[in-house]
Amino acid sequence: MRRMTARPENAHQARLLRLLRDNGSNSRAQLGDLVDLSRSKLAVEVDRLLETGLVVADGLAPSRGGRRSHNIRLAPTLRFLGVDIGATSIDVAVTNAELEVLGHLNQPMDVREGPVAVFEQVLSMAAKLKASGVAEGFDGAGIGVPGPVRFPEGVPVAPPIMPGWDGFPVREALSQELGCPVMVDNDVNLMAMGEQHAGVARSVRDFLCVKIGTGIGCGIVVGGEVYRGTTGSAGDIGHIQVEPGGRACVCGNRGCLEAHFSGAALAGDAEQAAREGRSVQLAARLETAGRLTAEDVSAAAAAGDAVALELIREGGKRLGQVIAGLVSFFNPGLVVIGGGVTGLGHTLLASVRTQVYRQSLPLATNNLPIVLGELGPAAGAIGAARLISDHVFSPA
Amino acid sequence: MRRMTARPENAHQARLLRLLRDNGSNSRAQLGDLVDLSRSKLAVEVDRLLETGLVVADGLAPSRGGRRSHNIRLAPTLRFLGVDIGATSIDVAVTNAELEVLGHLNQPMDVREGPVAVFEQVLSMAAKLKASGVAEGFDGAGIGVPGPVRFPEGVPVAPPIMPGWDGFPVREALSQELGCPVMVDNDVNLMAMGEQHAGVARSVRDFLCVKIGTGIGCGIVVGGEVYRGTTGSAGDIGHIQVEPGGRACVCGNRGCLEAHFSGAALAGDAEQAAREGRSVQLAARLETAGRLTAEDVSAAAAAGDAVALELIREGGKRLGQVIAGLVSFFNPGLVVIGGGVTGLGHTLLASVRTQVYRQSLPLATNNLPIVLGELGPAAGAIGAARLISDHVFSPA
DNA sequence: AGACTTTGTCCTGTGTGTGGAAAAAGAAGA
DNA sequence: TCTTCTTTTTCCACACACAGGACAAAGTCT
Repeated sequence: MRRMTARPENAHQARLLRLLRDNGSNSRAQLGDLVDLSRSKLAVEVDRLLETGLVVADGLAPSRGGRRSHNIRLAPTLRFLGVDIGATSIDVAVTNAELEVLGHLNQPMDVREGPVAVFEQVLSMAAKLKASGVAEGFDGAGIGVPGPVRFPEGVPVAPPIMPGWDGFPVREALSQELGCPVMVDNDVNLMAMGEQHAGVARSVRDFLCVKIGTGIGCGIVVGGEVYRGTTGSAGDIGHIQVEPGGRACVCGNRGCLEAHFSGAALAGDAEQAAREGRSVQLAARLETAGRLTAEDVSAAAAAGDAVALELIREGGKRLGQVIAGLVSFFNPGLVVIGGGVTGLGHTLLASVRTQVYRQSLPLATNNLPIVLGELGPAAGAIGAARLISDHVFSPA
Repeated sequence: MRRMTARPENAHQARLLRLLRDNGSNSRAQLGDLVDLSRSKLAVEVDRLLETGLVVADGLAPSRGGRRSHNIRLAPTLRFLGVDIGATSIDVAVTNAELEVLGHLNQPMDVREGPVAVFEQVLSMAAKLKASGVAEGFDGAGIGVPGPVRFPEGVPVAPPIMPGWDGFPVREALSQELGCPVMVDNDVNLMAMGEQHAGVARSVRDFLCVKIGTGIGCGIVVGGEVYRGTTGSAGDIGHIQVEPGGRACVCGNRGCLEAHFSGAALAGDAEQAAREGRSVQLAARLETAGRLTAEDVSAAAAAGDAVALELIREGGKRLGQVIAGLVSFFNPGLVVIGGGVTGLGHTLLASVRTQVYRQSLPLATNNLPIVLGELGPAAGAIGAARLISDHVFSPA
C-alpha cells in the first residue's frame, strides 16, 4: 500500500516541520517567536503546510494575555518505522511524527542468516505492528545495520560480521517493499541520533556515543550532524589496538579492543572463568544454560560475584584507554556509553571514567560528562525514525 | 595606519570573493558558470564589488568562441599577514589576496619568552616586510600559536608549553596594534588549512594533518572545515598513551606519544646514543654543537647513520600506532604529515605507512593516501592568511 | 463596560530577481 | 572583405515575494 506523503516545498517549511517534531504541538504565535519570519510569511507557509496535510489544526492554545492562538501539530496519522538490526536481534518500532514510540517489538535473530531472511522477519514484525493497530501505513522507514554503510546509496559495505550483506541494496529493496522512503545507516550512528533527539545528548553539538554490543562501535556527532567518514566506516573503534601482541582477533590482528572487551569477549572470558572454577555463580549458570552471555556476567556482577566484577573492571579499563585517546583527539562535549551491556552499568562507567580522567589532559576532561545512554534498547529504533524524519522533513 | 577594508554585503558577494581568491583572475562569464545566479543578478553583485574596491577590472579574457569577456580580480593592493608562532621560531609571511606569498621571514625565538616579547618581535618582522616594499598596510592578519585556543575570542587557553600565554588577549591586542581584523588559531589547524588551500589536501573534504614539531598535534578537517572541539583542544594527540608504563612525560603521565617521539624526544634519544658511543656520526656532531636537535638526526639519517635511521623507524612505528587508531576512528580521506621534521621524510613515512596499513581495517585504509606536506615551513603562515581571508571575505 | 494586549488577516508598496530582446564584440567561413 | 553564427553584456519589463501597517477578532484585567 503506497502512501504518497507530501514533502515540504522549501527550507522554511522544513524548519517548521522539524520544530513541530521536536517541540510537539505548538501555536502559530509561538512558532513566530522561534523562526525569524514576518507574520505574513509565516502564515502563508503554515497555510500551505495545512493544505498538504502534513500539519493539522489542533485547537486553541491558552491565552498569553490576549487573543488565544491556534495550535497546529504534525498530522497525527503520520507514522515512521524504526528498525535496528543488531548482530543477534532485531528491534522494530513504530513512532508518530513526534518520534514517540507507539509500538515496539524485539526478536532474536542472527544477522548472519543474510539480508533476505532478516528483512522477511522485519517485514513480518512491521506487519504485526500494523495489525496491532498502531499504524495503517508508513511514511518513512529508517534502518540500522551493524556495519559500515555507503550512506548516500543505503548499501552496506564490507561488513565483517555480516557475510552476504556486502552490496545488498537495502534502501532500494525495502523502499519497494514498504512503499515509502527508506534511509539506511550504521546502528551506532542511529543510537547517537536517538540519544541526541530524546536522550542524554539533547543540546550537545559535539559528542561521542560508544555502543558495546557483540562488537564495539562509536557514533561521532560533529556540530549536531553525524559524521560518517570518507567510506562510511568512521567510528569503527573495535579494532584499535589496546594490547600489543594481545589476543588474536577475528580481523586477523592481535590485541584489538573488541578481542579483549565486547559482548562476545566478555562471555568467552566468563565461560573460561567458570570452567576453571574461579566463580561458583558463573559455573552454576553455565551448567544450566550451556553457555554464558554478557547478560549473565552482568547479573553475576549485580549479585556481587567477584570474578564478574573484575572482568567488567578490566574491560572498562581497556575501553577507557581507547576512549581517553579519542577524547584527547576529538575533545567532545559528552561521551555516551550504551548498547546491550548497559546492564554492566555503573561498575563499567566508574572504570571508564577513572581511566579517561587519568589519561586525558585536563582541558579536554574538565566538564566532560561520561554517562550511560538514557533510552536503552529503543535508542537505535528512535534514531532510525529520526533519520528518516530528517529526510522526509526536508525539501524534495 | 588603519585601513578600512570593505566587506562583502551578502553571501553571494562572499562566494564570489572566495572564488576569485581560489581561482585567481577570472572572467565574468566564467564566474557565471560557477555560481548559479542569473546573469543580471551576477552583474549587479560584481558591479557592487567593483564599487567597494575589493575587486578591480583586469583586462579582457581570451575569447571562448564569441565576444571576449571582461576579467576581474581581487584588488592587487590587498595584503594579508600570516604569522606562525612555533615553540622555537616565528614565521611571518605577507600574501596578496590570492594568498600567494610575497615575502617571508623566519626568526628563531622561544615562545616561553611570553606574549609581549613575542609580539614585539612579530611586529618588527611585519614592519621589516613592509619596509621591503611588499605591503603598505594589512587588510587582515591570521595568527597561529602552538597550543589550544578559544577560537571565537582568539585567546590561548591553558597552553602547556606556553606559560604566561594563558588568557592573553591575542586577537584584541594585535588587532589594535595592526589596525586590521585578526583571527587566532592553533598552529596545527592553520597548517591543515594551508595544505588544504595550496597543498596536498586540495579537494579533500575530510582529512587529518599531523604536525611533528617540538610536540605533536593533529589538525582535523571535517567537510572542508577545521574542527576545533568543544574547548578548542581537539587534535591534541601528543599525550595519547602508546606505551603503558612508558617514559615519564611533562604532562605527568607515562608513555605519552610525545615522550617517545617528537622533536624534543628525538633529540634526547640521539644525545643518549651519542654519549653511549653507539653512533660515531651523532657523537661527532654532539661534540661540535654541544647538543643535538631533530635536524641533526635527520642529517645523520640522510648520511646513512644506522642509529639515526633506527630512531626514526622506531618513532614512526609509535606514531603509526596512534595514527592507525585515528584512521579507524575518523576514516579520513587523506593523512598529511608535516612539521619541522619533514626532513625525516620518507624513512618516517614508510614506517608510519607500514604500521597504519597493518593495523587499520581495509575499508578505512583502501585508497587512503598518507603523504608528506607540500608547503614545508610556509604551510602555517599560508593557513593563517587563509583563516583571516575567510573572515574578511564573509559578510560583516 | 472600557482599556489594553495578543493574534490573525488583509492589503499595498517596495524591492528583488528572472528571462527575453537587443546590442556589442568577436570567430569562422564564403 | 563580407556574412553568419557565437558569446557576452546591457537594458527592460514583468512577476513575485516579502515586509510592515492597518484593522478586525478574541481575550484579559480593572
